[in-house]
Amino acid sequence: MAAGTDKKPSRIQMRNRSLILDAALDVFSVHGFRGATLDQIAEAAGLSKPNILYYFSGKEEIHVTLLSQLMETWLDPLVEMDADGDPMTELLAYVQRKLDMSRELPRESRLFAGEILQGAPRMRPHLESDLKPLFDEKCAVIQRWIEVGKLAPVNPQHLVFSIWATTQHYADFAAQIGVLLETDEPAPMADAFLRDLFTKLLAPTIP
Amino acid sequence: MAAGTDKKPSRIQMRNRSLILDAALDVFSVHGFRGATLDQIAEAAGLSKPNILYYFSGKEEIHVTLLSQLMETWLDPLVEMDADGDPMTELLAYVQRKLDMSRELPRESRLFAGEILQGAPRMRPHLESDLKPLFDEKCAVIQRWIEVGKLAPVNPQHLVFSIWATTQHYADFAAQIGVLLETDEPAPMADAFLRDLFTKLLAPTIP
DNA sequence: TTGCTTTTTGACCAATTGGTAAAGCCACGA
DNA sequence: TCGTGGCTTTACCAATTGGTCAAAAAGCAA
Repeated sequence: MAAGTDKKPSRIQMRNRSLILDAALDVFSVHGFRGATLDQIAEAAGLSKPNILYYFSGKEEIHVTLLSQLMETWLDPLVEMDADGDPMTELLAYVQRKLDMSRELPRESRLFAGEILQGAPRMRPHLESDLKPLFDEKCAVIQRWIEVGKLAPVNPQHLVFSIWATTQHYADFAAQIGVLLETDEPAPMADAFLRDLFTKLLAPTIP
Repeated sequence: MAAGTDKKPSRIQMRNRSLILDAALDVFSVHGFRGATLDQIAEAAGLSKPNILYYFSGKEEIHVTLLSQLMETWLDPLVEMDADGDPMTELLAYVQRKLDMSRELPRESRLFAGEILQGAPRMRPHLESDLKPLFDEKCAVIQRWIEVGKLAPVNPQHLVFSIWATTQHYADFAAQIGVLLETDEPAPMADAFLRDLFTKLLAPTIP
């Protein structure tokens, strides 16, 4: 039986599929889709190339699977932002979660960045169907928070962009940061800086 | 005579080399080094592949040439930040220059981002010899501005990171932004937002 | 053990890749 | 007119690439 059919996957299938996906994440996140080779993935996974193709129909399916799985993880911190919570607390917690994710899942961050950098050829549908509605909803929430006077008036869309940019920067540009910072613990520094940055931006002036 | 020797380049050499570099920028900025092919570059340049290799010794030399040229352009806005100017004015002007560059040279921004994303395999020497000293010098300038009370106390290094992240984001993640913003003129919005962001961060509280 | 399915592999393939060699083209000065 | 030197192309190559196939090996239930 081919591994692609929709039977319940065996234990060995589970193990090998996740071995392959983990190896592919290593390779794709560094070289991008075109730059990655099945041989690299096979070697990183400790499996033969035909064996890889026994579990996935081709290079593209591996990449797409990876991106699909990533999308959930990636949106989760924003999903958790609670419209009924305290605005400033919620937004700062969101920043912190994104920052934590940059540190815990740098490969995923780079995979995502690389895909967007290339024009999102394989991810655009996901962006439109999953990210866009969530983005619009949360921007509306932020807008309401502003109108109620709980936040300083800022453009919600560009606020979210700036949160993404500043937090993901620590994963995506790690190579550059590694050259510029001799001290190898930018973690608490970055935390404090970004908290300060967004606190000052968002603190309402008239209480 | 081979085109690589150090004679003064002819008019046709100038033209073809810049044709090639422009085409290569198109291709490398989208696909990265490994994902780009000489055939793509050749077609984009309107030249034959062997003709490309008449002007450059190989794929790698094209890429390296591109990165070297980019480095100057890339550092320029930071070089212009004047230690003797008004701190807030200088920093906001730096942000604006970086933002302008994101809009005028998005391919270069993506080429740079892609190279860093891959661990800066070909650019690390440039980062260490060119960027690092400049970065340290300008961070020291900012630190002095803070100590004189002209700026609020923030970590200069992470301040610079946040400026890079927020400005380059508009070029590097343009595909994502294009999906999320139906209005296709984020330009003035982004300008105003970032000016607000960094003004609030940096305004000294005790005048 | 037997018999069946699932998993793995070695051999192979056509297409693409970066790169080369040599011959041809094209001014342009003598 | 003929060279001569820079420029361009045609033909080609070895290595790598994504992918196939049939057969072997490994599980595993009876």
